[in-house]
Amino acid sequence: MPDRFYVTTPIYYVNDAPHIGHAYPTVIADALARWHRLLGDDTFFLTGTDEHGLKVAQSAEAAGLTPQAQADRNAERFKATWDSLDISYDDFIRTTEPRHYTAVQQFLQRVHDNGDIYLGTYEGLYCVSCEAYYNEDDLVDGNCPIHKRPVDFLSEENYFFRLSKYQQPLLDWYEANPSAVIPEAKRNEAVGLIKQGLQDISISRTSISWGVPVPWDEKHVFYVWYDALINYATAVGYGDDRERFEAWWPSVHHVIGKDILRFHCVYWPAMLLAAGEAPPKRIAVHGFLLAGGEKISKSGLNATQITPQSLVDEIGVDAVRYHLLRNNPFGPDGEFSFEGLIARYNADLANNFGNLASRVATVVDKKCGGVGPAPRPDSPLSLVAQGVLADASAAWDDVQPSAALDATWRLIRETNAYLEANEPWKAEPGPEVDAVMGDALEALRIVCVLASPALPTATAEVWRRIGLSGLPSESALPDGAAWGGYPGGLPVEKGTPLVPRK
RNA sequence: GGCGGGGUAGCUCAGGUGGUUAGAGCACACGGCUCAUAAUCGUGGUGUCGCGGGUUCGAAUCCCGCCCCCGCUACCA
Repeated sequence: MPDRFYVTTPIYYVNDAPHIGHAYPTVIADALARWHRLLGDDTFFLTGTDEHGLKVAQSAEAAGLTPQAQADRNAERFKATWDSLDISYDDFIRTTEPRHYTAVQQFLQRVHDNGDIYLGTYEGLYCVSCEAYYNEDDLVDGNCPIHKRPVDFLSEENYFFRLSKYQQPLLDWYEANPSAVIPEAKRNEAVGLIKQGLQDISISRTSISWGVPVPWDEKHVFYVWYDALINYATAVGYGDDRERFEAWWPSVHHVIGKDILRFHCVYWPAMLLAAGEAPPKRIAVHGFLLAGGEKISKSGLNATQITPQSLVDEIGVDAVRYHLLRNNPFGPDGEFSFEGLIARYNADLANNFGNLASRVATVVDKKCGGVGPAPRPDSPLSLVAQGVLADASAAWDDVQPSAALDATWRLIRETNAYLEANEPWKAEPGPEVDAVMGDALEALRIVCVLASPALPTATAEVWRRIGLSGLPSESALPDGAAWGGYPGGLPVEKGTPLVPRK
């Protein structure tokens, strides 16, 4: 019985245009999904868009569109961006879909039935122009920070979720599941939030209508965040197909940014407990990509103008994916720059990976008649490959793609050094040269398998050029990366440089 | 203010249950090779391991104090 691996990205707010900050967790989740498919796990990969809420309604109005029409348009933009990045999602959920209304209503009805939702009063300082509440701290000279005009003290009838009741259960859950939230620094942050004391939270609004209606009181719609979180349950059949839901839940791995840590690491597990479901298996929290020290986001004059698609057009899908995965450790904030992208592309992809493929193909052509020989079982590279597989596996398991790729590239470097040490281009054709080149081809084959989650296109091409059929992604780990898989006797094609230097 | 994370080679970072000359990749310099995409291979660091004390035969690694950066959170017990 294979393991199940259900991985999610955040659902992106349709108000935004897709930028690098969206591509980052999406590529990571995609690579994780691809890695787990290699492992033979039953894998389900979800992404999507968050389409409710005041901001969507407002910007739609400003654009002269209905909220739904605007959401339709922007959801397509996300899909197009993900297509250009080879994102292998299994489902793209949109929170305006009927299946999601069903799931949200059932989920929250369940929480309501359990007595954890009650009617209360939300009071606050309200700006009519913004149609939003502010804290006193947010005000500038007592005025709305955006419109610079006085705010009104307003009270609104809201439904509240009894979050306070889950303080101890959450702490117990964190205690029992020490690696539920990774990296550890983020887990500490979540535990810290809980220990500071949890207050009940408002989960409905009557002042807007662009949302999921509260089933027991149609004057209200659910506040956008609580509807959004439930998407992860919707997509695997919550409220529709209990059997399917139970097949995937709770084997769910959320990949999120630190800005939504509170929602995912505090509110969401509590809501699940309140609904009688298990909290997520794992929540992996990454930092921000920064451009010149500033967060990459929709607003602001920074690398945002460089859209993921324009980068793909400029340098290729594999290069963008590789850079996002490899350049920064998962967890802390990291810098993103075009210069860094080019530098890494040249160093790792062109000079090492691409060039290794080229030199191997040429020597096989010249010294082995263009037919790839089999590796020898006792090659020194065999031990390297074994260590690399172990290290890469552990790193993917810890959601550390940069470490996983660093380990994988060790095999490339060692293979280059192995060729230098043996200088097959100087030797006469014969068993000795065949052995060396067989080893190099086998190393290349293993690299293709291990790097395929990051570089689906380039690894498939090398795979084909060294005469293998199918795709590297169709391998099954760990056997697929065990030494000796290259059969020998296959035609090896030279081809033009696969990853030309920039 | 509280909590958490961090301050290690020019850059990005590993290490950190104390123990031979502190590591990797990139960048840089020199040398080799010329199969390969001026790629590759080898060699090269007098780095105050943030600062000051302390424990120890011995500390980047443990303890105390301090400084700086980042995040969360609070303005109150």
